Amino acid sequence: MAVKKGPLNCLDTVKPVRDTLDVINGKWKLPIIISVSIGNDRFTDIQESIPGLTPKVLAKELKELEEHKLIKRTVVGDYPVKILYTAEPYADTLTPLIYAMKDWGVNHRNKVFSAE
Amino acid sequence: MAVKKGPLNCLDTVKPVRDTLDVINGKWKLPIIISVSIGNDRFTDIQESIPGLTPKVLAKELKELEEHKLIKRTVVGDYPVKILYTAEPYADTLTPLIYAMKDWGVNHRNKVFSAE
DNA sequence: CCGTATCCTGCACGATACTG
DNA sequence: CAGTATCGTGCAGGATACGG
Repeated sequence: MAVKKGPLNCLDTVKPVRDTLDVINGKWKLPIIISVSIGNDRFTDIQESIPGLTPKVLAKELKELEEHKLIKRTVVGDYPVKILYTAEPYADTLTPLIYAMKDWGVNHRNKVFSAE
Repeated sequence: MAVKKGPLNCLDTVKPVRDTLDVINGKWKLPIIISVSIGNDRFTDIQESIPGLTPKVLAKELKELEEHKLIKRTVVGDYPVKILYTAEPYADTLTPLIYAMKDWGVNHRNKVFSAE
């Protein structure tokens, strides 16, 4: 009766992690959030700040980030109109995550580099 | 001359984040690491601990995690042989990342829940 | 128990061109 | 400048079944 049977339960951790992945999954969302958070507020600036990012993909990702209330799209001025993208306060809650990722990436690159 | 031109540079952060994403990207890798780290060391236990995970996908992900030195596959015993999956020490370096993700996921679920 | 073998589907991502 | 329009591809992921 004291013997464990079946798999250990890891859902307490796995489920919230999957919730997070559902929001920030993919190659581009975090980079875009980083770029906008740092101050790039124009479509073209965001695109050019991230190598390999095409307008079609950027447009799609921005829409999804808007839906998740992470990024805000604002139209300013009359003629000509300007479109501004800014980070919502909610995006700031991702900062610990982003820095954890950055740190791990830096360390990982060092490890891979020194290993070969 | 003091006026900034072009996009602000965010590559110092974006590049390491992308390096990290290259390793842990996808729906299953982090959940699998969590499950193994918690003590699930048998193929079937890992599979059953993560709802929706099929054997084919698990086998593929385990191979990739092995290549990245995050998880170790060990054959023990003679007859019958046992296969054990264990977390490498290197997988522990992902702990801050995993907890950042877990925390954000918990908070996000609360936010979404209270919003509707 | 630990996988492999097929088969299948969608979509994430990419290249390129074009428009108000 | 801020996108949309097309077209194309690969692969992550899924369903199901089977094998040592």
